Amino acid sequence: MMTEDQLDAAFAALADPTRRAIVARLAAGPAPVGELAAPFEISLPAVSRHLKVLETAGLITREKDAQWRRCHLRPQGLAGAAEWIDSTRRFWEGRLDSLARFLEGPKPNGKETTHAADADTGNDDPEGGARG
Amino acid sequence: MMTEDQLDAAFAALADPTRRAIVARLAAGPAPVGELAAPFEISLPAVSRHLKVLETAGLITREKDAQWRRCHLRPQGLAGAAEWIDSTRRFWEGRLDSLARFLEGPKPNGKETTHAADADTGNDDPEGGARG
DNA sequence: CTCGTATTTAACATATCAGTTAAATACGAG
DNA sequence: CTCGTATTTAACTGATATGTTAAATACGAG
Repeated sequence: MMTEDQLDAAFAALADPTRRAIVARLAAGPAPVGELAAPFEISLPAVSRHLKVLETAGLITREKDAQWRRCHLRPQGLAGAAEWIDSTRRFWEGRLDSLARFLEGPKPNGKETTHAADADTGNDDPEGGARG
Repeated sequence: MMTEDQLDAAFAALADPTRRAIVARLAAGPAPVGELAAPFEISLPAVSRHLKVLETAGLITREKDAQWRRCHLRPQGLAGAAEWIDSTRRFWEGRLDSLARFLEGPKPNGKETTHAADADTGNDDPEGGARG
């Protein structure tokens, strides 16, 4: 099980598009820092720091090979983040009583504020329950 | 499909433990702001801001009900983040197939192998990189 | 209108983040 | 040792995030 701090670090690491690109690239196989940095316009020290963040977050490992540092994806790190999301989604889907109520009496109102223009799971929670 | 910006926002939102706790709680059913804030020691305005971050990230919606704002989980938001991670993991696992192929029929290349005897997925990247 | 409750906005302090350039370190080659 | 390549650390800067308190807004009730 992942600690809260590890989740903080993993999600924060994935919140940056450069780091996600690095992770995605590493999913195709290990690579040294210079190769990872090539696609980006930022400086090498900046990439180096991103890698440190990813390593600290447990998303990659670095192996020393002469003057190169070969970076590897660490799938367990991704798994930890994925597991948090999935368990939350499972919890949500487990709310069957809400679904049942929805099927029995579809909501008669329609006042959402921002998003929700595209609800495909039809879970607008018509009655709202589960208090306390 | 989620845009890069949406992924940035979703992961950044999930990087905060207070926000994750709110999301987890909302997975059990909708709740007004005051109720969501109760478990935390931070001020109400701070919670309000967390909710705004979650809403902007597409992870929750807010429905107006008299002077209350009932918050709902928006599972599609979580799904977007989960999908990015899962597709990356799938990509990684797909890579293992090519490793298997490589091990079955190695090419007569005279290249030295660093430490191929290495554990787990011993990745020498037989197919070359996806450069450019 | 005025009051009380629920929630947001404003204004501000502080901490962390991502990027930069310059210098330092690590290592193989000569 | 000295040089060239690969990468990190140091020092600094501007942008962003989080929290606080005080004031503003929204709404139902009298």
